[in-house]
Amino acid sequence: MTDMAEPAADTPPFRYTAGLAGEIEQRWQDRWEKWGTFHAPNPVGPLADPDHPRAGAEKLYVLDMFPYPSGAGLHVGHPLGYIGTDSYARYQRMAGRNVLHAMGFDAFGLPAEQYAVQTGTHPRTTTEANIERYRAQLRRLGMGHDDRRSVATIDVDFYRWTQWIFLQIFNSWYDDEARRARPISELIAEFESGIRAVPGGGTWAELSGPQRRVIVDDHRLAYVSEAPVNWCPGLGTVLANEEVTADGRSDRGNFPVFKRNLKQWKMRITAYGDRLLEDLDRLDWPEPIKLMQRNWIGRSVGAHIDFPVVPADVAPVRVFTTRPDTIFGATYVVLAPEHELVDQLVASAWPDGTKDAWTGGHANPRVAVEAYRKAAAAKTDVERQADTKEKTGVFVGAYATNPVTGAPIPIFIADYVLAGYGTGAIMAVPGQDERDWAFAEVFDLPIVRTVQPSAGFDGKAYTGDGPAINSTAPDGGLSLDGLAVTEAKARIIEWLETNGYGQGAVTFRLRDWLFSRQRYWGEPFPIVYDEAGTPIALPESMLPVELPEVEDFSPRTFDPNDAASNPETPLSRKADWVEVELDLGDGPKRYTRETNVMPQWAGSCWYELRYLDPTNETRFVDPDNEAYWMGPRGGNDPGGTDLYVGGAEHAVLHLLYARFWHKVLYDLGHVSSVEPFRKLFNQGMIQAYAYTDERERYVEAAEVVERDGSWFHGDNQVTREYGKMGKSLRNVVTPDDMCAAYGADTFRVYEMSMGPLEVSRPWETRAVVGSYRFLQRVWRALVDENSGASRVVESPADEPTRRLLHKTIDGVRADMDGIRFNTAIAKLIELTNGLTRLAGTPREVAEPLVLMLAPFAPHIAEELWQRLGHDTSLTYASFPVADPALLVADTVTYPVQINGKVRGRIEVPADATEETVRTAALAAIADQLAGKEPRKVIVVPNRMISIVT
RNA sequence: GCCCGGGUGGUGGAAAGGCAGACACGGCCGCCUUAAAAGCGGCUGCCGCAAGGCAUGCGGGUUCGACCCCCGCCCCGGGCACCA
Repeated sequence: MTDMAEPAADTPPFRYTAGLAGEIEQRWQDRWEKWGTFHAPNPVGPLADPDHPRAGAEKLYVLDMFPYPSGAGLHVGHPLGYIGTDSYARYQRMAGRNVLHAMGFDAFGLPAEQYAVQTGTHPRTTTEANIERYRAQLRRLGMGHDDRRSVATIDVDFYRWTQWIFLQIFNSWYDDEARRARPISELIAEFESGIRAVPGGGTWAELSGPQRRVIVDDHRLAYVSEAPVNWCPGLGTVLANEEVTADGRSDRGNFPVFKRNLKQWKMRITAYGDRLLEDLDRLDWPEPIKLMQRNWIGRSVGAHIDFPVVPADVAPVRVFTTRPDTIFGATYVVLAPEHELVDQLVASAWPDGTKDAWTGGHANPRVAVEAYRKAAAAKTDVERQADTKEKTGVFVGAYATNPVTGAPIPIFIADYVLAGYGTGAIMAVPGQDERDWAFAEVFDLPIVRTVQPSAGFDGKAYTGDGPAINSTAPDGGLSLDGLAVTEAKARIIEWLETNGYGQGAVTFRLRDWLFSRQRYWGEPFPIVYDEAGTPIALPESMLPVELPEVEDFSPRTFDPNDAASNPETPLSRKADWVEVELDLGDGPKRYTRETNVMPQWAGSCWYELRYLDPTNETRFVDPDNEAYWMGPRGGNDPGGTDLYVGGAEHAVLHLLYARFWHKVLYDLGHVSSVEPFRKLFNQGMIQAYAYTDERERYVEAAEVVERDGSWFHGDNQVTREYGKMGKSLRNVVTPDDMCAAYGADTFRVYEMSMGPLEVSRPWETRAVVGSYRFLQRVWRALVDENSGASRVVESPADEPTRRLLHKTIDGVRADMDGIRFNTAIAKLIELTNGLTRLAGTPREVAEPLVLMLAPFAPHIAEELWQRLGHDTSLTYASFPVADPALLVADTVTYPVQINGKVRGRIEVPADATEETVRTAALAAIADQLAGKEPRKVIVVPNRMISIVT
């Protein structure tokens, strides 16, 4: 980087250079810190401050998605959103709001742990060092954060409340009638009093303690269950789905991953499916993100239908379908290979009528089912998905009865039916379902159309609407024929309910949330097990459960192909921690601690609440502080942060988990807001070019030059690719580089002026100089570069300059409110460019310009503000307001179009009548009409004149 | 395959249905300088000497007027993917 702005010896002594910028920036960052400039007053508690200039003002909570402090530090892409929120927050402070803007760290997580395993350095050491580095980098950028509110999820004072919230969730259940979570004690009270029927019948008093415990645990919102998870023996841990690659191996280490049933903690997020879906309508979020959440939740309306099976001692097969109207066309039933009824249903010999294709070539159904299950289990998820077109399955040798036709229909198992969705069983209707059609063709099963297809569906399933056909029961008691799909659905559900064959039902694609990890660097669970293995919640008084020190941070690893191995968590080896004697109210007893830790998402589920009251030792957040900063504003407003800015990569997981926790806290009365994030904004990504040489090695991107449309590294031509910034791609540019070369203000202005905040764009270092020149022009407009004297004059501005100023103020305000920072900066540049030809800059322009610049370039603005004679920070100075009288011009210039092309223009007084404008326009283009009479003349007031010939 | 979001100069991007290309980078010319850099000023969509013509992915349509609205394609980016 040889073109960095090194001031030459003959640079004017008072020019705004990177060196001067650095001095100014350091000075103001120190002052802001000393003065506590960005401290936002709370209504109550230690952060209350009645004397603050914004105490009692209208509040605004501006939030960033907090970062994971990685060892690599920040590159220029990371702060884009942070600069955006900081600019917005600074603007809103000047516009009179009490703005809360803070930054924390999502600091538990795998990279620090893996580094610890490799080097023996404690994850806390690494993580804290990284946090310090991030803090220094953010400070260097001039972030106006309230540093008293900075939290990290690894702080014991933070995670004790993460554990506390876990206990709230563990100790509650979802009341489907009330549609909200309630304390588990209320459930027990209802069972005791008989208000609520005890599952399985009988009375509560008749049940033993362990029996009661099973029923209660079945209701908890946090529960332990045996569930299929991604088990990676090579790493010794279970993995989240997103940590598994497309070919079924671990993202880190490339080890095989197996689906295993393991005892894990889960959270009953599915109970909130409906509310998570409905409340999206109350949020000011980008539609694509809402859509992704809707798809993820995947609500399907249909029916549960019970198909009696021929071995009458076996329970009926319950299926879920969205098309109960097509039941007359259900010619077979399919269960997921893992379905629990399969073992009971499977026959010992092939019954009469078994077609060859159904047996898979096996001698009897037991062998066939066994073989098919084995084959299905050996397939990775990806393999299962890869051959979605080739349908496989096997007949179990048993039949079900179609409840409406009374006909026996064969029961199959097939991997196109998923165990985890609906009931894990379907009624197959090949006439109206493409997958069932494909399966029916392979297995030679009957196809009955029950909806009249429109043209073009010969040889294909028809999934559209139309009148029902072939849908009359043999006894004539039920007929759907002629009904449209919607009516047919209603009619059949009524029939099913009347006759005891099923009922209307809603199913979600959303699954309960796997909440435990076999890792060290996470929040310990506040849970112990008694000698019976029952999980017991620790009382609040025993929080926090501190993460113990261990010698070995790594989970036990195994032969990568040893699918039968079992996880051994790092904490489980800490015997003197695991084994514990506690008095939980019934005398001292021995217990065993939970040795899993929480997933990295836990802390990010509620951190925005802790910013509100970071030092509170008695509550996770004081209700008055929460209500002030996040409470609903009436109407349909769900409350939450006023603005949440972050990347779209968190569209589903983080945002859904956080909404879920928040709703539980709301139900239990701990917060007044229904949603955590009222308005969401996805900033774009800063991407970069990377270059590879002929051997496909990356070369230093900064050294590549373009010649005649090709790129060269030295004399070698290289290939350009476009994507992320990364160390291995040798294309990283850091904010530190930019601050050294131009100063933080230039960097901030550049990032905000590159384009709309929500759009991804390529980084281009050589373009940064444009923002630098802009700030230099602003500086030069107010300060003489040679003498350092002020160039501000007290005489009034000339009329055009004054009008330009007020037009700028008006436009900039609108742009700031609309988060259109790029066009706001363009307007400020135009105003500045309009000042350069003046002999001196009038104060009436200089002051508003400096104030409008302050959100983007706060340091230079503070410095100039001080030079303008002010002795306090401009943080709480009023943002300029345009004079409406100066926004209307005296005259208007109209373009005159003939047949859609501009052929002339006229200038008329702003208050001219339409008739005057018309006459003037016709006069102006009379020669071009060549005497022809225009057919039509359209005058658009203040816009243009359109003439049609 | 399905569902979103996009395609505007050499580049990033501006344009309540109303003068397409604001602002910036780059490029060209000039000033300053012994010189270079920095800085400053001018020009810069394409074709054309010019008059003028052509231009917002492609093809239609609505409109006095379309980057913007409608229909059909093409391409790029993202999400989901046997969810019954």
